[in-house]
Parts: sequence; C-alpha cells; structure tokens
Amino acid sequence: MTPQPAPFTAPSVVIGLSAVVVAIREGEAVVLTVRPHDAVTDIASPLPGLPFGSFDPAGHRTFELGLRAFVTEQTRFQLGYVEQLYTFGDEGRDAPRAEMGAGAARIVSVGYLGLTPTAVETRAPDTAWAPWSAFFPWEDWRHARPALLDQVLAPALPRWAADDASQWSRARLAFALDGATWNEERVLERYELLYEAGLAPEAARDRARADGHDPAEPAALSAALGEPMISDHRRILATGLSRLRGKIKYRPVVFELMPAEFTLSALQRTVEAIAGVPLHKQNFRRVVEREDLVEGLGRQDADTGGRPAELFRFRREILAARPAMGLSLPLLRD
Amino acid sequence: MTPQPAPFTAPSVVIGLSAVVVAIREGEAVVLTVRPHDAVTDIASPLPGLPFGSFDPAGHRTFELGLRAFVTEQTRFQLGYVEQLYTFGDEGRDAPRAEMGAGAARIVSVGYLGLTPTAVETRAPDTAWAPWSAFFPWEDWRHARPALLDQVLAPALPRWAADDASQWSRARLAFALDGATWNEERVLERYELLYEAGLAPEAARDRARADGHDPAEPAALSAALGEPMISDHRRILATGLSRLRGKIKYRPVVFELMPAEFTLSALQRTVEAIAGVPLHKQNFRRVVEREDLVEGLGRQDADTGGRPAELFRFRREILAARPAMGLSLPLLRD
DNA sequence: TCAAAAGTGTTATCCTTACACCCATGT
DNA sequence: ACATGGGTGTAAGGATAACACTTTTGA
Repeated sequence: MTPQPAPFTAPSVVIGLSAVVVAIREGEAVVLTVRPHDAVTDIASPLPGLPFGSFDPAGHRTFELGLRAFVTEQTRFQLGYVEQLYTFGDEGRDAPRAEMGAGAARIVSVGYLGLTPTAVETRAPDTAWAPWSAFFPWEDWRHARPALLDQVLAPALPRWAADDASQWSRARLAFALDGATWNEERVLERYELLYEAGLAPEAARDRARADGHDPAEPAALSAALGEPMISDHRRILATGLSRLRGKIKYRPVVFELMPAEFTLSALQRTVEAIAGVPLHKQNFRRVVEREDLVEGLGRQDADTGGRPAELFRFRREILAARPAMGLSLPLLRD
Repeated sequence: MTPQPAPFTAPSVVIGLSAVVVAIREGEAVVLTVRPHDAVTDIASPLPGLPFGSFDPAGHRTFELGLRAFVTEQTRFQLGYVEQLYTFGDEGRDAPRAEMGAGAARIVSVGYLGLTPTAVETRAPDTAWAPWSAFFPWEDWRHARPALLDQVLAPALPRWAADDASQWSRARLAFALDGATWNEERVLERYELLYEAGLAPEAARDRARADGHDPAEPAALSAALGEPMISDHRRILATGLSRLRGKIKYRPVVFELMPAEFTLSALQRTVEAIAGVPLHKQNFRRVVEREDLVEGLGRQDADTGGRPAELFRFRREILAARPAMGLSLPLLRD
C-alpha cells in the first residue's frame, strides 16, 4: 500500500563496535588483540579477539567517539586514523539463537579500521600486538609463495569443491592455485571460502553451537590454517586487511603507519608488510617521488646497516591540495 | 568461558535500513524515492526520501534479506545487485534528542546500494524514480560544466569560508572552482561541504530542530542547490553515488544496470550517466574490448537513428575468471 | 676489502590520449 | 544527398617494468 516506513517499534538490537587496529613493528604488520575475561569466572578467553565493546547511545554522540573511548580504556592508547569498515548483522554471527533468551537482543557489530604509527606496548593486561600472518598465514608472499598453499590447501580444497566446477574455480582464483595469479586484496574472500569449506575452526564451532552441542576442539588440519578468533572477529580482521590493501593503492594511508621521519626503504617495507608482496625498489621510489608524496629532509639515518639513508617526511599538505592519489604497487616479478 | 564482551546491557537502539536503488531510464540515472505517510494523519511527506524500514531481527536473518523484503513490499519490485554502503549512527542525524522521550531508541541506519536494469514503473503510490541530478544539480558535467557552480557556489562559498584558508581550499577542490579540476567521485564530500556551509536546507532544518523550533521553509538560495530529502537521506544518496562512481572504474558493475543485450553506445551512455562526465568513444570501446567484458552477438539494433549498431552481451563468466577488472574512464577533453 | 643497503641511469613495452577518417542506414 | 550515429586506424606521449650499475657506510 503506501510506502509507510515499517513501524519503528524497537525490536531489540545492540550495537557492538569492533576495531582492527594496525601498526608496524619491526617491519611486520601487527594487529591489536585482546583476550576478554569472563564476567563470572574472570578467566581470560583462550582465543584472542579484537578490541570491542557495546555502543552506548546515551553516552556517545557518534560511533567513532564510542570506539575511541573504549579502545583507550581497554588498551590505554589513543587511536589516530579511523574509518568505518562494515556492519555485520547476520544471525548466528555471534551467539546463536539457542543461547539467546526469548526477546534477547540481536548483536550487530560495526567494524572499524584504525591505523597508528606507534605500536606502543599496551600496558593493559591480556592485550597484545599479534602479526596478522598468525591469523592468515597464506597472506604473506613477501619472501615466497607460502608453502601452505600447495601443501595444505591445494589437496584440501578440491576435496571440498568435489564436482562443483564453480566452487573449484572460486577456490583456484582466490588462492592462486593451479597457475592462477595471486591478488593480494582478496583477503576476505579467501577467509570466507575457508569458512565455507569448513577449514576454519570457527565454522565447526558455529555449527556445533547452532546445533546446541559444545564446540569441539579445533581440528588438527585447521591448526595450520591460522589461529582462530572469538566470534566473527577473524572475518572482521579479514575485512580490515582487504580494505587496507585496496586503499593503500589509491590513497596515501601508509603514512598513518609511519613515524614523522622515515627512510624510503622503511616506507617500502611498510607497504610490503601491508600488501604482503615484494615491491621493485627503483620503481617504488619513482612513484613516491613523482606523486610528490614525500620531501627529503637533507638529514640521514645512519643505523640502517649499509650506506646511510636520507630521511623523508610525508607532505601532509597534499591531502588537501590533491584530488586523489596514492601509491601503485610496482610488483617485483621473479 | 565464552568471550564476554564489555557489558552488553542493551542500550536501546533501532536499526533502520535505507536503500539507494539506481536504474537507467532514457539515458538518465534515476533513483527510487518514496514519500512516506504520516502514521496519524496519513498525509504524504512533502519531501521525498529513500525507501526505508526498520530491521526486524526476529523476522530476518540478515540485513540484506530484510532490505529486499521491504523494498519489494514498498515498491513491488525485486532488487538485483545489492551492496552495503555505510552505517550512519550520529546523534541528531534523525530525530534530535529533544524529540526523543527518555529512553527512546537511537536510530542507526544501514545504507545499501541496489542496482537494477529495469526502471519498471513502480505500481506503488507515492513512489517515483527521480533523476539524481534533481538532488545534486552540480554533478552532471556530461554536456558542460554546470552554470550553477560559477553562478551560485563560486560567490557563496568564499563568503562561508571567510578567512579560513583551509575551508576555502576544501571548497575550491571539491567544486572545481578557481581552476581546480573536477573529480566526479567526491559526491559525498561536496554534499557534506554544502551542509556545513548551511547551503543545504537540511542543515537549517536540523539546527532548528535541535533548538526546538519548528523547521523553517527552505531558504531561497537553497532551491537552486538541489531538492532536499527527509532526514539524512540526501547524505545516504550521496554516499551511494560516490561509491558507484568509484566502483564503476574497477569492477564491472555497470552491467547490473544494462539489459541482457545492448549496444556499445548504450553502455557508454550508461557509464556517462553514472559518472556524470563525457567519455571518448573509441577509447571507451577499446577498453571494453581489451578487457573482454563483452561479446558481440552478430545481431543488430536498427532503432538507433543512424547506422544500425551491433548488439553485445556482458560476459558474466569473467566475474569468476578474473581477479579484478573494470572500466577506466577515458575522459573527453574539450 | 667486503658485505650491506642506499641510490641512479636507461630502455622496451604497454596503456592512454588524441587525431582523422570511413560505413550503413533513414529521410 | 545528407544527416545521424556506428565503427576503425594510427601515432604521440607518458607510465610501468625491467635491466644493470654506482655510492657510501660499518665490520
């Protein structure tokens, strides 16, 4: 009949906020994880999760303010760059229906990506920076194609795809099997495919829970396929990594991960840590210089091992002055 | 034992879903609008809005299912391609606090983008396809630089920016004033800038409401600056247009707006209607052909006016077979 | 003197841009 | 015949990818 907005009689919903907080430490991309304590027993969770908390509409005017507040509270440090990732609202993504009393709230979680130049040791207990390759060991192609792909996935995925050609085609392209080329941006697709294939421990856990069983221990195979996380946090983390890998190519977000002064090699290592692929030195520098992203300071950093490297700073002023730009990824071909 | 989040003692939140549904009609990009009826008086709203409804966690497993259901209900047609845009949770974006009783719910709205090849006449009353240039008249550069920019904005924005150089720099770049080049993707930035500058009627309305006044009639100036919408729907629409203009360049989403068979000129006109800029014919074709996005059918469409045009179809199979690709926008320079 | 990392020069190739032109149909 | 839109060839310029090489430090 008339386009009457469906009645706004509050069905019970709670907003959760989750943060994928990324920093660089010793040339590795690391992400902030927490092991939340059980409210009753005060025992820390065996699985890590992302910093998260509920959004209190009475206390915070915006999601971002709420997020900054509880991240500071949980980890005692301040977020810099922040952007919204995605809102996850699927049923079963958190507590399954069985665990929810009648009328219990559906938890909807809004994921955010945060970048900081300083992987300061968090003083908070049960908080740690973990390299994201711990959660996605197949994502690091900087040194070589991960052996995991051919040793574990190449046998396992065809078994799952069975006779379904389109499933196998998806798997083949996602994981660069069978001659397909690697696309570093598709982190989320890869995680979701493993989840569907039952190769992520979270899948078995969620299924067991939905059936009312106690979640079993992770299968042996899964141990090789990255550390699982609480709830759907590994999916949110994958979303963050996908977004960051995409964005780094067309917006100068890398600099949010750099200190005020840095060498071009450090910048390149940072991009490589994020993208998970090796870059071609000269061409990388050419791009950075042509785009005027950076300004030499005339000073040098002597602690690099060989010849001292010139220090540069990000020309933050171009953020306002340029319509859109970023780095391309001049891939190093073997 | 289970990861216990920060206390999830349900603060009251309601999830609203809004849809930016885009189609092409006679070479124009059009968007689905509704005029919701007042629940009490049953009078249709004077301002148009996007199709929207509340998300019922009991009735729908996912946002997307909820969205599809109420769009079909309100407009009697089925959505095809759908993707999530952004989740808007700022206070004051809908009803301001003053209007909310104590303990009333905060409305958080999850915006979606939907694309359909068929701008079928919606049989539902108070539902209409509107060209989006009605809401953003400065966005259509297909035929010429819109006169509005130099006649209305070029005088008004410096007055607003006053002595703040960085504000003026933002405005200059956003609206291609004073020799700056136009970037068609920045639709959201432009709308938000106009809102901040008080040149969008919504800004005055929201301010008046926050102060407890009755919203005044839109200022005369604003009439030239695009039709206002309900609540923050024009912001959501701008978000959708920005996303679509960006995405069209690196993913073959245009084809979601095309019928099964089409001529290359029709395809080009569609891209132009979305991007709002004119494209170079030969180069556009070269890109489409080089990427193997399309396959000639050998048949022709005689109703084009001049020489009959060959009909093509989208090679949907490449969606699975290719890591990522899309169209670039070979701009036509005057 | 050698290892290690910084930094430079140069070329082939491909993509983009731009120009000018021919083709098939309806009136 | 001519207006209208469909469709093609080709060359200049710029960005990228790949080559190999020099420079400056510390051990």
